[in-house]
Amino acid sequence: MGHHCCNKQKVRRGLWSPEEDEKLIRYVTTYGHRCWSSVPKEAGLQRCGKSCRLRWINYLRPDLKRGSFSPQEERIIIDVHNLVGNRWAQIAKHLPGRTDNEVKNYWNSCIKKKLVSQGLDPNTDNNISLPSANSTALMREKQSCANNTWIESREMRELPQLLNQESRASSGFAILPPTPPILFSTHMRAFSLSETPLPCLSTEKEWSGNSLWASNTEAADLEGQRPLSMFLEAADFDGCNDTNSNRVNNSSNSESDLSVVNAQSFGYGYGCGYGGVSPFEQFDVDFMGSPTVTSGFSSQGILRNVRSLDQHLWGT
DNA sequence: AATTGTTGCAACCGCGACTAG
DNA sequence: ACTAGTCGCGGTTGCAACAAT
Repeated sequence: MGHHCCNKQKVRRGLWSPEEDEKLIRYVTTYGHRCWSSVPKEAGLQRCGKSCRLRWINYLRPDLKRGSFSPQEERIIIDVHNLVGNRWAQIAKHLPGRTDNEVKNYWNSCIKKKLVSQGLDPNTDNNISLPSANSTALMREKQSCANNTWIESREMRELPQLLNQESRASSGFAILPPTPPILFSTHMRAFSLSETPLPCLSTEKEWSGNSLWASNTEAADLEGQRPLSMFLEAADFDGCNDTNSNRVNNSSNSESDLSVVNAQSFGYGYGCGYGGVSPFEQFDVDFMGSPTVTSGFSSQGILRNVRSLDQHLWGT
């Protein structure tokens, strides 16, 4: 049937030439794209608006991250896919600079095969031979939430609980039981390979005006851009080995009893390491009043800090 | 070196949702 | 309430590059 926007005129199809790219970039960066259907005409392109939009979103946008996916990104894709299924746009929202198309292609070409070769069901990330009643319950839950707002409204609030409903032991990732203390922003969840649980998440306290937490929320609370704020006792970093051979134990950062680690990134983080990969390596970790340290922390160190924090704040 | 098979990814297609008139 | 235009999404296709024979 062809696109509504282009079946009247003759349009070019197939791969974009560098000249076409240049025209589109020049036009969009100058005038924006209020209406894609008018872009090709005004930009002097013999393409349909839809094709222009796709080319811009998937390839020409300046904020795109090129190159291969990191292990962290891969893990995020697997985990979010496990929750929402083939909703690539939703998954891509958790991966700044990645497009839904890219995520979809990566899933189909790499992750799917990898999971199958590991004996995992790519649809659930669970062991194929061990379907659980809870998985079925979760699937029903997912299906009943067909609209796109679900991930924002339900997943963010109830992600930990949903995760806990689904046994992931067979995939080697144990989901942690929810515990009272809070730590991370809504876009985060915490679980570990086989280690002691980290707290599950909620942001109520963090964003409720509690001065302790509010004092460290300078970054804009943008959708998907919430800062990760943690209060950790600096002393706990001493001697903390980082799995990526970086160490975050700078005693010069230990000026106060309670240092602030303000990790501002895209707001999706992992409470504990995946397969030995440091959990926060994707964040720029900035010790307040100190030079920025880009690094990660060991799972053990984070756990100790979290426990310490919990003790400090909640007496648990 | 030539042919065939495989892979990764850019682009297309069709549908549903949304919106303005 | 209805319609047409547009947008956004997920599934699919086509093809270039690479690997295997």
